[in-house]
Amino acid sequence: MRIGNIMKKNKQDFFDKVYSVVAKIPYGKVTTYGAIAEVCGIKSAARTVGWAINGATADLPCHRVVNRFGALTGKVHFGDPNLMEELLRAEGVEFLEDGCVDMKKYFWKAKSVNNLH
DNA sequence: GGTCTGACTAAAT
DNA sequence: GATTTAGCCAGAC
Repeated sequence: MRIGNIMKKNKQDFFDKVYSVVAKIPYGKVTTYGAIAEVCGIKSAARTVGWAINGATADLPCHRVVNRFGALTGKVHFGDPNLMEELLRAEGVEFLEDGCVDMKKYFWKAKSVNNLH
């Protein structure tokens, strides 16, 4: 039996997982699109993660999601280009000279969606 | 309803 | 080593 119904659900699950992971990013920490995608089961879907967050509710700390360099690529979507950085600074996140988050100190990697509290 | 685009990333050329 | 291609998903045109 080759099943054909299972696939359908995974897609929606991806978005759902993205929201779950982002919502659980610890205070003062940041993670990357790729990391989220990987936890959601599709490592290469980093792009889709960004898309998902784009349509996410304001409840999600999307300012804690940066690209793999720690650059605030999504800041333009916060209304004010400076808002994202200010939010992170307010949480104690430090920035490098390049304007990127200090990933060595503040990068947080989700283990798995199910294991998340 | 086919094509393009996007808050990305890695591999291939 | 810089540029291009490929992969992912959903929405806009």
